[in-house]
Formats: sequence, structure tokens, C-alpha cells
Amino acid sequence: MEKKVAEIVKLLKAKGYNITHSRNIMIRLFVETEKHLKPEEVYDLAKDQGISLPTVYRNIDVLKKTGVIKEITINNDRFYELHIYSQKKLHIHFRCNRCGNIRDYNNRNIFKKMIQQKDYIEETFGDHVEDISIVMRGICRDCHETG
Amino acid sequence: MEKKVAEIVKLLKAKGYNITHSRNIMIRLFVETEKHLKPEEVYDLAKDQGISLPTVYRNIDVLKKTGVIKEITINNDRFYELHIYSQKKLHIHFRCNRCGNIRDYNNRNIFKKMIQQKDYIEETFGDHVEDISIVMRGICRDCHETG
DNA sequence: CTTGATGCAAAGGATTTGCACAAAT
DNA sequence: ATTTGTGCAAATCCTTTGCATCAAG
Repeated sequence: MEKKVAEIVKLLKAKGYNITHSRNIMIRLFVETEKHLKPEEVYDLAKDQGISLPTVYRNIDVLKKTGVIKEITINNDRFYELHIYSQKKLHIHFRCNRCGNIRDYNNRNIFKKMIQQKDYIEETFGDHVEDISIVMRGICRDCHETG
Repeated sequence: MEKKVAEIVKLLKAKGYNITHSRNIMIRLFVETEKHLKPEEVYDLAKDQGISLPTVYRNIDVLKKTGVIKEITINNDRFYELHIYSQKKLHIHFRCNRCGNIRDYNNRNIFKKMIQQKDYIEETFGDHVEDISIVMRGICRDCHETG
């Protein structure tokens, strides 16, 4: 955890950003939270430590620009998650329609298959694909069992 | 074209919606337009025929609820496209980062492969996948050639 | 010190809503 | 005639911005 934070701090400094109180807090938040967070949620988790909502937005921008976090949009809601340790161009998410949880599928087999599809598409249609975002929706295992 | 419009009209009526002036116009717009439209764009195309922006939004809701159109969100922009003739649970879109065009990949091979992935995911993770939305971004063939 | 970051309040843009009026069946 | 749909203006929600102040290096 501290090691990750230190790396991110180093990266931000290298890109010319100051490490302020609120950036420190937000970095830690994203490092220690596994969930995908909305700006509002980041604010809720950080406001008692003295961070304003505009600052949350501004620092989300900074973290996004520097590649520390990544934005995904599901049903018109924006979420952010730590991205720096997975500089992938391929993101596969599952969102449960019942509990709202979002999980990432990080599975080598699936990735491999998806890359094959990408190659096939580039060949077939001539478009150059730079990144892929897959959102699956349905009922997660837990809700399925309890529901 | 008229046949498609008639079918949609029938569907809406069956679901208890009146076919009003503005719904008629909007249906025709979605049927004859191949592009993905933003609410604002729908409004621009329809306003000279006397449709207000709130009505555009309200009727987009109706068309969405009845399955006539489908919403996709890319980079925080909402687009709508005709959906009734492709009741798919799988949508593959490509958006060009240069010209902004969005195209659908409707290719049997890709669909088949994606369904396989879905099955694999359901088996592996136990989640039940109801629909899949794939957004690829990059440079389209045309921009690639001219750029 | 000097530049960059923050808070606050206010502005902005997209979407939604209340309400009186108009149009559909 | 009755219900449903619409326009307008205003409200709402999320996000961004201007500006004076504060903090980081």
C-alpha cells in the first residue's frame, strides 16, 4: 500500500504536480479501495478530512490525465478506479443490476480471446482499435444465490 | 421505411401510447437515420417541425422503454439508435477518436465469439450476464487513410 | 517567495418536472 | 369527453469555473 502510494506520488511529481494534502488523501483512497468510485463517493469518503467537491473533481482530472485512475461510464454514471498498475487497453466490467456492484474481469483467457477479436476486427474492417471497454450487465453470483 | 414505421406505430399503440405528431416525426427520424443521435441532434433535426426539447427527451424515454431505440453512452455522451429490428443483447460499437463517427459491428463471426466468451464468463465466475455492450475506440479506416 | 492548489459561491450544460393548454382516441 | 401529450419556464443534478486565499516547493 505505502509502496504503491509512493510510486504514484513519484509519478505525479515527475509530471510536475504538487503532492498536496487532498491529493495524498485521494491517492490513498483509490489505492485502498477496490471499488469503482463516483466523484460524489470520493467526496463522501474524504470530506471529513477537509476536501471540497470541486477539488475532488479537479484531482480526478489530474489523476486521470496522468493515468493513475481510469474512468468508466455505466448507465450514465461515471466511475473511477485505480489504473496505474494495469495499463491495459482492454477493460471488462460486470455490473449487477440488482446490487449495483461492479467487478472487473481480469482473466487471461478472456483477454487473449478478446485480443483475437480485436485483431480480426482490424483486419476485417480496416479500423485501428486503440482501446476496448466491455460492460456486461446482469445478476451477479451473490444476488443470484440469495435472490 | 413505411413498413418499419408502421410496425413501430403498431407496437407503440399496443403498449398504450398515442401516436402523436412528434412521435411520428421522431420515429421516422430514427428509422431513416443510420447514425447514432444525441437528444440535441434529434431536436435540431425536428425542431422546425415544431417539437420542443422536453418532448424529445420524453419521447426518447417512451421509445427506449418500448425497446424501439437503444441508448449507448460513450465518453459521457448519450446516443440513441434504432433497436427494434435488432433485439440483440450484444452491441459492439466503434468510435473514431478523430472524426467522432460511431459504427456498429454487426458481424456473425464476432457475435459468435463473443457469445462464447459470455458463456465462459458465466461458467467461470457464476454471474448471469444479460447484456453486453462493447465500445472500441481508435482511428477509423477513412481517417487512417486520409490522416 | 512564487507558482500551483483550494474553497466558496456562482455559472454551465444536460435532463427533468409542474402546470396550464392542446391534441389524440 | 377523457385521457394523454406538449410547450414553456423553472427546477434539478452533475460538473466546471472565477476569484480571492492558502499551501507546497
